[in-house]
This record gives sequence, C-alpha cells and structure tokens, in this order.
Amino acid sequence: MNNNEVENRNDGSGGTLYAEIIIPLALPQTYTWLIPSQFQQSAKPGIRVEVQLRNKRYSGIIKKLIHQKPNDFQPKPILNILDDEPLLHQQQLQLWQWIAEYYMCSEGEVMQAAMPANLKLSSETILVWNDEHNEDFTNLNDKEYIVAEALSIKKELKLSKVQQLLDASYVYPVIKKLIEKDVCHVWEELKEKYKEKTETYIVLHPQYHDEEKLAALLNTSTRAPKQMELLLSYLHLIKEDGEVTQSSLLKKSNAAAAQLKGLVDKNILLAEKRSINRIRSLPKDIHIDFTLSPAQQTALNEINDSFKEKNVCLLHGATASGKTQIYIKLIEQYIQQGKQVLYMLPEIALTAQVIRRLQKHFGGYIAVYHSKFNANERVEIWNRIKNGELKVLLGARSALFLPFKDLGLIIADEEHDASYKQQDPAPRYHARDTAIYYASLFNAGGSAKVLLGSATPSVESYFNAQTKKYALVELKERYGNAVLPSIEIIDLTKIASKDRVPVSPQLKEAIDETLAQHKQVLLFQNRRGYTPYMVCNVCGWIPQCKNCDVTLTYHKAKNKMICHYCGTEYPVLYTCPQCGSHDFKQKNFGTEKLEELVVETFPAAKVARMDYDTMKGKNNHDTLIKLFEQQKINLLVGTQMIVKGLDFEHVNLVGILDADSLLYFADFRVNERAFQLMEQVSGRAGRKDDNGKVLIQVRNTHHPVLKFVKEHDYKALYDFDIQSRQFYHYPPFTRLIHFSFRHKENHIAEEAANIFTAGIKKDFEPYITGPAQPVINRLRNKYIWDLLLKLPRNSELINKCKMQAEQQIAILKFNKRYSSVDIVPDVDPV
DNA sequence: AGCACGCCGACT
DNA sequence: GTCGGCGTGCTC
Repeated sequence: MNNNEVENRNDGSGGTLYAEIIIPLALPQTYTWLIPSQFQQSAKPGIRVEVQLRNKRYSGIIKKLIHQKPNDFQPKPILNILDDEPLLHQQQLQLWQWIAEYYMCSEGEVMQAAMPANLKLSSETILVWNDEHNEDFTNLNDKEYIVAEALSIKKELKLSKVQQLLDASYVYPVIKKLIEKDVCHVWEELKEKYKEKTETYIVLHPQYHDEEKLAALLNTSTRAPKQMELLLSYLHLIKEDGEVTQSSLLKKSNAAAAQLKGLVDKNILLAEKRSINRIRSLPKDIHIDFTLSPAQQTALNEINDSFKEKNVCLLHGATASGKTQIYIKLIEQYIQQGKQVLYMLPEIALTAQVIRRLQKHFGGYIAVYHSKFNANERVEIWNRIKNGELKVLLGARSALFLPFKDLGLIIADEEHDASYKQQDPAPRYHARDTAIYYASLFNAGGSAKVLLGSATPSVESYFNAQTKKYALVELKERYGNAVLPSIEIIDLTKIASKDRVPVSPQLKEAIDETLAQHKQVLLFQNRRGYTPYMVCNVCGWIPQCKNCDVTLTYHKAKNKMICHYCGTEYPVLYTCPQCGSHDFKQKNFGTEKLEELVVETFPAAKVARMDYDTMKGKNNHDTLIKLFEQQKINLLVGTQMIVKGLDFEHVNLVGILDADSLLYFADFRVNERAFQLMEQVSGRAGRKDDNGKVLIQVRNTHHPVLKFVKEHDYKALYDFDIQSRQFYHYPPFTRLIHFSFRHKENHIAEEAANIFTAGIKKDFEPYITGPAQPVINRLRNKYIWDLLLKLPRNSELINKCKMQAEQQIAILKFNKRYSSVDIVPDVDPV
C-alpha cells in the first residue's frame, strides 16, 4: 500500500490524521507521521508506535495528534501501534516538553534519559537468505562469498554477525551487492525487549477437586510409589502455602523431575507458566516503630502548616538531626491519603543501608529505582508506578521521570548536592528544580508538594526561603545526645619543613589516640591517584595528556599515568623527553599515596580507601560501608565519596588533609562548596554519644569559610556569600546560561563563539561574559571556547535570549565552516 | 544516533 | 586505477 492509497481511503472516513512523534534519539526536532485509518482508533498521546526513519525502525512516542496535513512534505505512515494504553500520563509529556525548552535540548534527548532502555526500541537489520538462489557463488568476491556461504547454512544473519564475519563495522557495500545479486534480502526487525518473567506452577487437575475421586486415585495407583510420594508432598504443600511452584515442589519433596513429568503426563498434575514480578514484594504494611523528638515533631508540624500556603518547603536540619525520621512520618501521611511519594537522593547516597531502613518501615509500598537495576526490573517499576500500585519510590535524579499517577510529595534530600544536576549528556537538567516544576503538574489537590532537605542548603534554596518563595523550617539540635564535633585548625605553615608530610604530627597524635580508644577515623583528601603530577627536576617539564590540556596523575597500583578528563593511560616516564634527565619529582599527594602512607604510619590499623578507583565494582561501595559499620575497618581514606549521608556510629575523628585545595577553585560557588564539604565530612564524626573531633590541615588559616565551619554556622556562611553573589551578579540574583563551543581547530571554535556572541549582542550585551578559553582549553582533542550569560531573573527576557541563541546556533550550523562545531548550551550550570 | 554520499590518500 | 578511511548532511 503506498501513501496515496492510504490517504485516499482516509479522506473518505472523516479526515486524515497525523501525529507528532518523539524518537529516542538526539534529533533536533520531532517529526510527523501519518496515522492510517486502521490505527486511528488506538492512536493517542503517550502510545508507542513503530515508525520508519531512513533505514531503521524505532519505537516513538506520540506527542500529539494533528489533523492538518503538513504543507512542505508528505508524511509516511506509521507501521504499527505497540501499546494498548499510553506508557505515560500527560504530566510526563508536559514535563519532557518543559525540560526540552528550559534546558535547551530536544525532546528526543529527554526521552532518551526518561525511559527505561527496554521501552526504547530500534530495529536490527537481518539478512535473509533467498531460497531461490542456487548455490552458485562464482560471481561473488571474497567478502561477499564469506557472507553468502554463512547465509546458505544459517538462512538468517544479524547485521552484527556480518560485521563480525568481515571484521569491519562498515559492511553496507557488501550487503548491497548481495541484494543486487539476489543472494538475500534484508529485513528490519523491531523486537520488544522487555520480557515477562515466568515461573512454572503446579496445580492439581480440576477433576481431583472432588474428594472421592482424589481418594480413589490415592488408593489405586500402587505401581508408581515414587510418584505417589510426590503427589502426597504436593497435597501437603498446597495445603500449607496455597500455591506451589515446580522448583519448590522438587526441592521440598526431594523428587526427580522425571517423577513430576510422569504425574503431569497422566494428567493428574498440571504445569502452568505464570508471569511473575521480578521485584519481590514485601507485605504492604507500615511499621513506624519510633516517635519523634519534640524538636522533630515541631518541625513536622511546621512543614505540614507551610504546605497549606506554599508548595515548596526547605528543611534546614543539622547533620544527624534526624531528618530522615521526619521524612518517614511525612511519607506515611501521604500514603494514607492514597498519594504517591518520590524520595530523591544523590545516587551515591542510595546505599543498601538506606534502602533497608526505608523497606523496614514501608515494606511493599516502596520501590527503589537506580542504576543497579537491570532493564527488565526498571520496566516493571515503571508500570507499577504508572498504575498507582507503588506508593513510594526511592531513587536518584532519573526517578523523576517515572510516570507517577497521583503524586502528592517529592522529597529532595541533600538538595545542595551538585550531582542533582546532570552534566553530560543532554538533558542537562537539575533534578531539584525540575522536581518543583513536575510537582506543579499534579494539580488535583492544588499541587504536589516539594520538601527540600539539607544540613547545608544551597545558597539558591536558602535565598528562596529568605525571600518567602519557599517555606523554611529549621531543626537545630542533633538527635539523641549527639553533639556537633569540635573543630581544630592545623596551620601547615607553622610546621617545620622536615615534618611537612601529608599527615601532620598533631593529626598523627589524634589518630593514635582515637585508634587506641577503638574508635574510627576518616581521612579526607579530595584528589585520587598517587601523585597529581610529576615535574622534571632539571627543566621543569610536566607530563601532559595528548588529547587534553591537563597534567597527568600518576597511579601507582596500575603503574600508569592517567588523564582524569579523558581516561587515557600512559606508560610511566623515566626519562624527560625535553632534557633527557632521569630526575622526576612527585608533587602533591592523592588518596592512593595517602593510603600507602597511613598503612606505614599506623601498622596496627585496618585501613581501606574509598574513591572512584576502588569503587568501580558493582557492590564495592555497599561492601565497604558494611565492613566499616562492623568496624572491620578502622581507618578510611577517601575522596568526597565518603561524605554522603552515612551513619558512621563509631567515627570519632575526621581529618581534612588539604583544605586549601577546596578553598581555591575559580568558581563562584567555591565558598558554598567548601563549606558544604567540610561541614558534611565533619558531620560524620560523633554521631552518637561521643564528642567527635575534626582536624583541618590548611595553609591559609584566615580564610573566612574556615571560621564558619569551625562554628558550624551555616547562616554566617550564607550571609557572607550572598553579598558577593549580588555584587558579582551571580545566582540567585541572576540566571546563568553557559555555552561551550568545541572544535578540533582552535580558531574555528573561537570564530564560532565570536559570531554567536555578536549575534546576541544587540539585546544582551550587558549580560555577556566572554567568549574566553577556559583554564583547561582542550579536552579529547577539541579546543574549547566558553561564553557565559548572566541574565536578570526575568522569564520573558530569558526566553527571548534562549530563542535568539537557538537562532544563532541554527545560523552557525548552516554555515559550512562552522557546522561541525559542537555547541553545548547549559542552563543553570553548576 | 545511524547511515549514505563524496572526497582524498595508499595500496594491488 | 580502486579500496576504504572519515568528514558532512539528513532523517517526517
């Protein structure tokens, strides 16, 4: 059937229907397909359809139906409808559109991030042997022959198999020739990837539900005693459990599969395949086995009161003030109203410990969604959130995309955490800010509510609370008898040069003392690897990455120098390529060297390290935390990974090895970041009855942030920082949009950035900073030029700016000279 | 993201 | 001369 026939037939039946369809690819726009009449009944927004795009087939999502024929092209018909009902509710489609517009990306990119992999399908090319072809391969060349021979045996070959046979990724010319020579044809197969999990259940044939017949059966058959034994254990099991799976029956009766097969063959027992849930369901009970302290109860009441007037509330609670217990009480309320709750945490804080704790309280009401789940499990969670069966979802930022049906509350715990912002790839969304928009789409009861929680709120959120845009609830006292740790500053400049080692004498003494009391120690160093860089002691030459403008870090365990930006590994140099000297000096130290040093200095301690390099394995993180909890480790060295939301009961000492490295970043958020990091690390100390201690090693002892950390005074940090934010026109007083121009030729990237800037200068000149080369001006062989816009908080102006930016990008893409420049917009960058 | 087309260097 | 590398353009 060609397009004209489809159209003619549709014309007779009440107008032609088209649909705007989102494809899970980073395409710049959505495309329109025609809905043939046989599909018109079932085509609805949110339904997946099979469409052809060039040579491939994809599962796209209908964004909206259109009754008007596009005037500049002839849409192609969709090939199939893949779902009986929409895969998402209208709120999710609205959310996708908002993210695409706000964060300047395409809806395809949002879809890519939003949907579980097994709901996004793309076709696989399959070569099908042509039966009419006689096996005369004389007119084929070598490559064609290899494929044809394999095909004549297998009859079908996947594209990947062909690539494997020919040991090449580009195989289309060969396939084209084979088609021309009638050896085969190709077929694009779009396969559903999600598979239901089934389990075989054993049931008694209905005729034996009659007791007499069953008794007769048990009495007669003596010829197969083993089978009778098995039947008896089945009857016993079914009485106890209500239902019996094949595997449990065989296991409990100690019978062989053959005996069961005998009974099934005789039609006494029946084997039934049933689909089951992969996510094991605990009973749907709520167990709240604690009561809130008076301070917590007051906070909870204040939160509830604030939600009567405002949709967003910031809960500022000291570390270990028991925020989680407040969340749990709040979640309980929403479950009882029949509403759904999304509880977001930074990915790294989603440990087995936290999950177990929530499951203890909410059993089968709660599900978890994060990167460790496999593709099929994610689809099941998706569906059970969509139909409202699951009430509480604990997840990282991507959980925001789940198709909640009736969302009542979103909790964004550790709201200050930078990992709520997705960096790469697009959509570069901030999950905290997006959550606030998402909540507003559930307007059945006004709006869903958002609770932001942190011991060290982001300056932006605290500002919104100060200006009454959000409600603010403060929880000052630590839970139980816990006291905030005392903080001591160690002045590194006052240490004799012979003692200038990573662990100062004062810190060493404190560690010895703590270990002697059988308490635990955390040492924090924000650099991984062994030595951050090496220098030739003669000429000063420093090893650098070939692809990036970055010095290489030496990793001792691997005995390699590694670029921390692109990951390239280099052999260790013993000879300076510039002057031929063999004398290299290692500068600075990372966690790897610190660990080595600590093992030497404290031979009795059980030491472990937690950083990107040691946490690569799937369960390494959880395992290490467990070991630490059980005190099988008493000295833990790590990067900021050790900071995230863990209850370390027996930690009495925290050492921050090099605070200067935190205080001197060229970023307007340095103060905030340094405070958050130090305060959060400190929060690990002395969570229970003991009084914890934090030692901060630093050269610049007069940095104001240190004073705030010392006094645990968030408010002072905020007051200090908010002034400079205002003075230098940074958020929360402005909105930032960052554009990055990347190209392998430096001057091409520069020119593109300049043309773009000139294009928006007329209306936005006062807000433009740059374009300029960043400190690291080349990554992965591409030169970078950056442009920063600091726009007034005026949504009309911001939208106008985004529009003009899109226009300038289009102009650059249209110009051949600049069409290959990567232009990366980042709205609200962190 | 694919995938086709077209332009250029290095091989029989 | 041709094979095959990759840069460029397009997808309803």
